[in-house]
Amino acid sequence: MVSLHQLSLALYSTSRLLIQLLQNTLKEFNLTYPQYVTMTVLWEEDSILVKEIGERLHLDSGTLTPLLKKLEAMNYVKRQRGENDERTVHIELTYPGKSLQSKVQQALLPLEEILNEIPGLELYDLNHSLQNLLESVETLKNSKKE
Amino acid sequence: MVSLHQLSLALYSTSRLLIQLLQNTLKEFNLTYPQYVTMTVLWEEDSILVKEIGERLHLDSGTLTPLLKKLEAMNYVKRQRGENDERTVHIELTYPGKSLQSKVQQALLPLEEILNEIPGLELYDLNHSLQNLLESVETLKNSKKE
DNA sequence: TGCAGTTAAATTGTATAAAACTTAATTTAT
DNA sequence: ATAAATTAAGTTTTATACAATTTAACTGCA
Repeated sequence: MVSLHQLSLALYSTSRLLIQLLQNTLKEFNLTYPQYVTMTVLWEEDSILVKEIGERLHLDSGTLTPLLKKLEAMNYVKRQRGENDERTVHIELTYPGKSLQSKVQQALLPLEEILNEIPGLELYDLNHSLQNLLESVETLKNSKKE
Repeated sequence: MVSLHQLSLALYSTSRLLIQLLQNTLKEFNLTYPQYVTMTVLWEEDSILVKEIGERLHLDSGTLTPLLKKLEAMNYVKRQRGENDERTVHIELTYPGKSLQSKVQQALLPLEEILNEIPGLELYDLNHSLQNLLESVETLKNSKKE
């Protein structure tokens, strides 16, 4: 029997510790974890709206706005208000922002390998379970809104 | 194949969303999630040190000190400096702090049930994998310290 | 058409949490 | 007995999360 409390604490702790581990590496580039994941979204698809980044990461604009301004200050992204729709802000990678990708990936490689060698850990299943739970929680949250 | 990036994002997102869901309920009691887990530790074992709470939750004193002061201000806990060892602070539940337990558990029950009914989600396995990953990450972190 | 109400997107302000650093007390080794 | 190392908690600074606000765009209806 697994309680909500046990599960949430396991998620919370594991998430935080893994992120701390990643941040050890990321700090070479002056990136926090949320900043890094934001960059990964842009590396996958450049020039998207704040809202779209938020959807993919489940972060709201109140978190993203200051984060993106920070990335802009570091000259990794450019923020540009939409021409047709003045409410929106398009985020584009700068050249330094683009070339950061391979450097960061390179730096994370050792960790990547260690992770894959954890005995008895079925990463694929774990990832799958997390996605399943994530979707369920999302659905729950949305249903409560109405 | 699961990348470090995928896994960490799944953990980060799921953790955050589940906690948001919990906080919907917890806010009735004016508790944030970290405050709530701290209380759960005390409900399991009353009168322990800040350091011990930190070990169980993987939180450091920088997070716990202000949090515990908040709980003290709400009259849920009492903080008392150790007599033998002046460096330590013992945390004890107050009567309101103790009686909060059943109320909070009651309020979380509906969520608890919903969670257990998510189809295809093997909570037991998920929890087990998370514990395994958590331990590995912990070991890794400690090995890097030296 | 045009305007009132509604929805959408981002921002700002405030509170909370986390990381890095500091201070103080205790322990250990010599 | 004392200096060095360790341990515990607290402080400071930065980042993130959340709520409330602002501005823009859309919708429907007179």
